[in-house]
Amino acid sequence: MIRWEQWGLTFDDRYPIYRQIVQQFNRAFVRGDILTGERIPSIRELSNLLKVNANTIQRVYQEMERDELINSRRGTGYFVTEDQDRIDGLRLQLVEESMQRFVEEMRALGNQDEDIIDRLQAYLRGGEPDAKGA
Amino acid sequence: MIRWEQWGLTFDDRYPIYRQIVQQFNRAFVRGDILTGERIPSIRELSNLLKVNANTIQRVYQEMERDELINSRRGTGYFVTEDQDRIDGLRLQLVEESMQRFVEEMRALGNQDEDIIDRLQAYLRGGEPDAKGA
Amino acid sequence: MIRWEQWGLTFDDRYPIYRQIVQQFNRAFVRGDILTGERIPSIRELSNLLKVNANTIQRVYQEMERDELINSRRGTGYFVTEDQDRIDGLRLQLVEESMQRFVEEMRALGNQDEDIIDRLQAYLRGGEPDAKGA
Amino acid sequence: MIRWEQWGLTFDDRYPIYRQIVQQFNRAFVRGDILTGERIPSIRELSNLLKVNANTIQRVYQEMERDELINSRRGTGYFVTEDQDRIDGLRLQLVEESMQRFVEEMRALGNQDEDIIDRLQAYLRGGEPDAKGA
DNA sequence: GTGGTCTAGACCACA
DNA sequence: GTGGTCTAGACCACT
Repeated sequence: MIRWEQWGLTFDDRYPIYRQIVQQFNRAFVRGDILTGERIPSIRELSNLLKVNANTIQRVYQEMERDELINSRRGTGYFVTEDQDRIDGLRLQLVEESMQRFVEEMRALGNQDEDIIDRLQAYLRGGEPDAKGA
Repeated sequence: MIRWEQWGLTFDDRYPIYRQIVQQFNRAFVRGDILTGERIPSIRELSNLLKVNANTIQRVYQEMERDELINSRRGTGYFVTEDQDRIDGLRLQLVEESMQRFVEEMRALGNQDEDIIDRLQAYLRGGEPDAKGA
Repeated sequence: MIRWEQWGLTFDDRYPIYRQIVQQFNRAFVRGDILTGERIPSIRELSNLLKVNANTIQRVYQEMERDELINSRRGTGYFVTEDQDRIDGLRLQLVEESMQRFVEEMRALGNQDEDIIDRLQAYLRGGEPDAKGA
Repeated sequence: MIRWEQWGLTFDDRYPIYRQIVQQFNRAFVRGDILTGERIPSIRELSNLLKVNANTIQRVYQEMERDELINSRRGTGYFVTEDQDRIDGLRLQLVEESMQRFVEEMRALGNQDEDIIDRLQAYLRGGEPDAKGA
C-alpha cells in the first residue's frame, strides 16, 4: 500500500518536481512496492494526491514511458511494464550509479579505498570517524 | 601544479557550470592541491583557461567568498583563506554529505545496511555482487 | 478462414485501436479474405474475440458503414457490400496512398528517384544498400 | 539557407505539431541542410517564426536532445550534435523505417514483391499501373 | 472517465 | 538574452 500523498510533502526546491516524482516511482518499482502489470494512478488522480499540476504528472509519466517502465493505454490509464527484466535492470542501474558517484566523490576528496569502507562502516554504526589523514 | 584547463573538459551539461567549478575548487582545497593563503587565478585568467564566460567565474568566486573560503584583495587578486579550520570543516562537510546521500539512496532502493557494505566492497574490488534479494 | 483473435495481438500503442482494426478489415477486403456479401462478426462477437471494448468495435463498423464497405441489416448483423467496385476502389486508394507517402518520404530524405528503386530492390533482396551519397 | 517560416504553413491536423516539427528537423539533418555543430534557432525565435507556442518548440527540442541529435547549452542556445555518425545513423533509420512500412503495407494489400517494384516504377514515371490481379 | 496536445503566461537559473 | 520548469486551463481523441 503506497501512501502517495506523502510524496508531495518532501519536495526539494533544488530539483525539478517531476524528477523527484520519477525518482519516487523508480524506487517503488525497485523495492517492489509497485508490481509489474499493475495500474498506477491516472494523471488527474495523482495530480490531486500530490497537489501538483496535471501537466507535471503528465511529464513524469511520459518520461517513464520513454524508459519503457510503464505503458499508456488510451482512455484506460497507465500500467507498469510486464517485463520484470526492465525492473531488474533499473535496480542494477540505480545501485550502480549510486555507488559510482559515491566512490568518485570520496576519492576526489582524497580518500583511499580502505578509508571509504572504514568511514562508511563508522557512519552506519551511527558515529563519525575522526577526520584523520584525509 | 593544477591543470585548470582540464576542469573545463569534464563539464556535465546536467548541472550548472558554476556549481561544477565550485566543486572542483572545494576538492582541490580539501586534497591540499591549493594551499591556504595561496593566490588563485584572476577571474579573467580562469575564464580564459576554462573557456567559460567571465560572469560564470565571477559567480564562482562570489560563492566561495561568501563561504569564506577565499578573500579578494582589491587590485591584487583572490587568495585562499588562511584559516585551516575552514578547510578541515569543508572536508568533514563534504564527506558527510556524500555518505548521507549514498546511504539514503541505497536504503531507498531496498538495501539493508549490511548489503550496502557488501556491495560497496564488491564494487571496489572491481567486480559486481550478484543481484541477490535486492 | 480469418483468425480474428490474432488481430488483437499486434496492436500498436501509437495509433488508435479502432483505426488499426479498420485497417485490418480493409486489407482483408482487398486481399479477398472477406468476400462481398459475406457476413462479418457482430459487434459483441468481435469485441470478445479481440478483447477490445465494444464501443471501439462500434466505431469501427460505423466508419466502415459510412464508407459503404459494409451494411447493417437490423437484427441480422453486418454484411460486406455487394459492390465489388467499392472494393476495387479501396485497393487502388490504399495502394496509391502507400506509394505516395513512401515516395514523398524518401525524397524528403534526399533520395533521387533512381535511388528509391535501387534501395527498395536491395531491401527486398534482404540486403541493405551501402549508404552511398544519400 | 532554411526557410523556417514555411514549415509552419504545412501542418497536418491529424498529427501533433511537435512531431511534424521534429520530422522537419530530422529531414533537414539527413539532407545536410543543417550541419553538425551548427546553432539552431532559440526556442523563442522558432516559436515566432512558426507561429507556434514556445512550449511546443521546447518539447520538440527536448525530444531531439533525448535522441542526442542536439545539445542545449544553458543560456546560450541549442546546437546540433558534433557526431556525424548520429546523423548517418538517423538517415539509415529513417530510410529503413520508410521502406519497411511501405513493403509491409503493400504485401498486406496482396502484392507480390515483383509487383511492388513494378507499381513503384510506374508510379515514379508519373503513371498508374492498371490494377491487375492484386 | 482516460490520455494527449496545445496555448498563455509566469518565474527562475544561467551565460 | 538563453533554456528549464511549473501552472492553469482548454480541447480533442479514445475507451
